Amino acid sequence: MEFDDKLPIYYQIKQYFYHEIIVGRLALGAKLPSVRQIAVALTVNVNTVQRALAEMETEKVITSQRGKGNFVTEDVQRVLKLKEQLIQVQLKQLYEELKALNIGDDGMVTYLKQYIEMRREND
Amino acid sequence: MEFDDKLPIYYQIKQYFYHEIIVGRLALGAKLPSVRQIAVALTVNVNTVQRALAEMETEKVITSQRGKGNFVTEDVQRVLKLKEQLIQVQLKQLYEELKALNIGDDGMVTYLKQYIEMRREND
DNA sequence: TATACTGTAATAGTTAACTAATACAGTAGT
DNA sequence: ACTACTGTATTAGTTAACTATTACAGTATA
Repeated sequence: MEFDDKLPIYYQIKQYFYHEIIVGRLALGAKLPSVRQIAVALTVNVNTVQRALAEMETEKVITSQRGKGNFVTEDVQRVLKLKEQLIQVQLKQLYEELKALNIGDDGMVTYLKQYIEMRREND
Repeated sequence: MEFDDKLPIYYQIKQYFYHEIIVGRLALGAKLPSVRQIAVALTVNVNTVQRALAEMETEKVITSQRGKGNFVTEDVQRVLKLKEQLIQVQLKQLYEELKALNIGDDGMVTYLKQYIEMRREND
């Protein structure tokens, strides 16, 4: 896994698992790999993984059970809400950034369409 | 100015001035406030400002002149290119994030339009 | 009950970003 | 020349994120 050195690793790990959960590669109630397995797989320290999972539990997306493992919540609403949150954050960021560059509402849509088209070609 | 504690301050300062330049509030060839003035205005240390400006000079968006000040480049192309870069970065981020959430090309555009509409209402 | 998994906690050390303070160097107006 | 601006450099100290290591605590299974 590649990390952006401008953002905390624990934060990026959290985001990564959130994606996995939302997309369904980690189903509701599914068991996550052990903290030690994750640490090895991502070549980071156990403590860093722990910090990411701790935040995920605070946000009630996973539940930790000592001796057993970490499990994705069974609450579908929680996951759906999480998905909407992530999307909103991204849209907000794009919107404010482009607005700060004096790009109007129509311009944003046009830019996005152009970008999508450009990606389609380069595949 | 408000800083995102997840990103380095010097980086956010750089981004801030890039916006000011692109939008034209800092014209081509214009003189920036002195590093000490900026530091006071943003309530950060002079060294942090210095680091931001140093990167801006490396990227040839400004030129520093000892004893005189920092000046925006006269090169229009440089600024236009910078603007495109910033836009691309944002579009890429949105695209990859939404793609990671299993949202297709059409979905992205729809989401953005919805978001823009939502912002229009809350103003 | 021993063994091997789990999560969790604590300690110590490293690094990057940032602050604070001081000093130095170039420019300009008096 | 003096003064007051500029940018630049250096040193020292703080903090957050991260690593490394060790230990502890709960669970499951042979």
